[in-house]
Amino acid sequence: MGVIRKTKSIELLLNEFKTQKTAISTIELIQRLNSKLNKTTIYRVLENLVDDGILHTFIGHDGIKWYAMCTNCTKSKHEDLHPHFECIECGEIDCLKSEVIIPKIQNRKILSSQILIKGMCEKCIN
Amino acid sequence: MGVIRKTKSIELLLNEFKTQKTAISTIELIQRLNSKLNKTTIYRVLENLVDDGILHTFIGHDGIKWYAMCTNCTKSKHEDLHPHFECIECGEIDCLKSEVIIPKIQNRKILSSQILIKGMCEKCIN
DNA sequence: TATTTATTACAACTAAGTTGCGATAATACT
DNA sequence: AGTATTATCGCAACTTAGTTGTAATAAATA
Repeated sequence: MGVIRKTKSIELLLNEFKTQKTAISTIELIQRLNSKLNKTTIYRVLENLVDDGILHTFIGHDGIKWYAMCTNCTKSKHEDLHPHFECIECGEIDCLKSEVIIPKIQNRKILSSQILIKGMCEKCIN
Repeated sequence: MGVIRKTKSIELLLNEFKTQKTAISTIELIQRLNSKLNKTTIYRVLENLVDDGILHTFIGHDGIKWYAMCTNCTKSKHEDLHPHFECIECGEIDCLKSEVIIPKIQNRKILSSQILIKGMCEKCIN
């Protein structure tokens, strides 16, 4: 449905993404904001922000949902089809600028792709 | 821990993957075998078969676990790092032979990747 | 300020997956 | 073959992520 009214919940949630550039999981957000927001609210606001092209969502390696800021999305089109990078050491996930080329496949129509790369991030590699 | 004894449960589960070449989700397997096997057994046997390099597992777009036969894996090394293709029409997921090249990223060490391509499969495109 | 209705909190629920443990059955041993 | 060992299984109870219904609250509008 998207965001219609400016509320404290939206402000609080967006603030988390402004102070942290990497992706944040729903459970992390619920833990951080548990004294201020109900988890149902968090789930619903996140969904609204995705509908508005402000956040994008993807599934981490363990099957839980993550959210991150969009850079070039609009309400009608999500452009954030970039790969995500998950550090096996610190667990942080961030968005990669670099595009991954999906080769065409005979007799199939490719519509989108989810790419999760696992490895060691800059901080943890040393 | 891997498989040590040959049991009816293992036979029943492997039989599902012999008669169907595409991936199967845990919930699908639980539904199919619910009169013959307990869900705990299914979860545990699947895990053992992954440890033995017989099956490989990955997360579908909705965050649930899928399993498919390995082609070139051993107990010590899983080689099945190929992309998976999920049809948005029929929901079927299969393994793709074609490799997707992940470009090197500065200051990061890439260890593995999960690639889920969504689109229309051969059957559903027509 | 009053009215409208989007948004929120709460409780109760669902669905996927896990854990502990006694019972069962595959394999090894004599 | 009969028995002992222990991997495996089934059951119940639990955990965890996420959803639904609804009454109360609070933005936006008139």
